[in-house]
Amino acid sequence: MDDSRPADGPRRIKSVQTASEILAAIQRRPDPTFSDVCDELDASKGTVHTYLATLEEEGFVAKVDGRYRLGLRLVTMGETVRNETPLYRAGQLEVDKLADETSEYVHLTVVSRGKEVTIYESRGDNAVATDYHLRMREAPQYLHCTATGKAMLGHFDDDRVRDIIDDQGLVEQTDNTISDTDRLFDELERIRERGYAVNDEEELRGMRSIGAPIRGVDGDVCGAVSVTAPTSRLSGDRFRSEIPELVMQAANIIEVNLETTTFDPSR
Amino acid sequence: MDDSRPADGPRRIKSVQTASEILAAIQRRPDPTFSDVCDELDASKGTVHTYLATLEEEGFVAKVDGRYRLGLRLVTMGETVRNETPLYRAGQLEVDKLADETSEYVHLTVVSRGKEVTIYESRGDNAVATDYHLRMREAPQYLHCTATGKAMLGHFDDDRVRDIIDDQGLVEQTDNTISDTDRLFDELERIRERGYAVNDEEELRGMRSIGAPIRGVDGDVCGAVSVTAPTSRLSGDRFRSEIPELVMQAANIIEVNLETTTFDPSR
DNA sequence: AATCGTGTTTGTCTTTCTCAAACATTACGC
DNA sequence: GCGTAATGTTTGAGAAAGACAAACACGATT
Repeated sequence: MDDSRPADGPRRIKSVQTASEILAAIQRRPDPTFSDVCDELDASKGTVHTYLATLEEEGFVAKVDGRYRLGLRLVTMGETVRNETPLYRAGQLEVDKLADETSEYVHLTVVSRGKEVTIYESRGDNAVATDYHLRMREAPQYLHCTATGKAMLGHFDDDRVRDIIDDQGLVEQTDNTISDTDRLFDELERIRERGYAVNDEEELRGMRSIGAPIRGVDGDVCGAVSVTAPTSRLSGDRFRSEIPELVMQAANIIEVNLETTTFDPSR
Repeated sequence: MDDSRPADGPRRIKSVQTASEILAAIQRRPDPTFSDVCDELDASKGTVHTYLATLEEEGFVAKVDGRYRLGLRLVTMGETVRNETPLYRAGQLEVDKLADETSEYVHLTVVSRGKEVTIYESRGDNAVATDYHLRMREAPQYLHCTATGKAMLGHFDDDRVRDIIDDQGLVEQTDNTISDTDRLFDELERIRERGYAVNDEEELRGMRSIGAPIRGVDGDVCGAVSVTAPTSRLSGDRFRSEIPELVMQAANIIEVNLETTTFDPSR
């Protein structure tokens, strides 16, 4: 009856959770004013004020003429994360090369907490949907409707896939999105067989992608690479063999780089 | 006598400061274990543990086989910061173009809290010192010894420059670094006159750069762009006119983009 | 088998958050 | 130009949460 007790679980720092919510609120809103931020949180004005002052002092938030933004410290820290991801160092050049060869968008992604994050992107000369891709990188994306995501899911154990589906659901981003668990498992089977994944307007209408998984030194999938293009430019042979071939080659080369590159623990 | 009182100033959330310190500690150390993190903080093990668990849950920290890293949420948030910096959207293509034309490293930077942060970097085909530039982007850099930094300082008022010098000092990164206030002011005068700044091995031995300021719609400097190359490739006419010309052109075009592009507040 | 190192959990005291309300400051209407 | 509203900032004091230390678990190492 009395549910207002300590409610024991593992302990957390509530203030850190609150700060995290505030950052999320600022990220969500375009250019929030102080009261905009207050509206999104349920905490008193005074409290929010103290948090914002602290976050600003620490560089996580910046105030530009009366409005709040995320601070540049997030840029430098994000850079550190990328640089310390072996996949980034192993794959960057290859991704650039692939973008050059195809003239389209190329993405290098990793999985984190049931979604995927783009660790590096290269824009070929003809790449389209710049704005979409810009925004897309601001948040982790679903795995079930992208070529990279499906390529990676295809090489996880079924249990892990099931957990992800349970957590994230199979949100229909377009009419083509696979939103049925059984159909998704069939699709993953096919992906394993042929070695690459196809996203046929499942994420965004009018856009197709081809993605291939990248296995790390331990043999587990540690990321994926993909080429994305408008359907009109990604059809026929190019869709069925040329681009898949190039993507798988790139994935393969990145795997080799991963195995042969030493990532110095030196300062 | 009793100095251990509240010591009033503006209020801050201590837990957020602590969390920030923990993130800084993880960023500093290569791949810290739990006790590595404890060593860098003065807080009890139990406390640090609760913080790390919270930060991990929020995605700011990730635990990879027993060692801590900064989490991928920092990547997505950093991406948001870049995308919401008008200079990035206005300058990205131009920076790529300049890297193509020169085949060297090109940087687009902004000032924040007395230092500069690289908001975008493009690597030309011959660009050298990749590792240095990778690491450099992980932390804000001094303004007094880079071409971009000096280009921007040249267009701040003297008071602002003096404040920055007081805060940051004129650290000697190489033998060529300008570490004397008067000499720096003379240099800034020259920079204003000719419209671009030169970094002649002042940041890193063997490397020169040419940087030009970028003025925003309000007329104030909002960033800078630079080309960086080994001294052997950046001398003679190329150093004295060709590259400066290209850099100033790029800066100019970015300024025009800034004025003409509308940054939609739409979702 | 015992000790040491590393990481996790818990009881308790203390600090610090948080709220609400009062206080500034700027914008707005008339 | 004055009053009113809206927005942001500071403060006092109760309530909640953080911090420490010590105990606990688990492996590795001798």
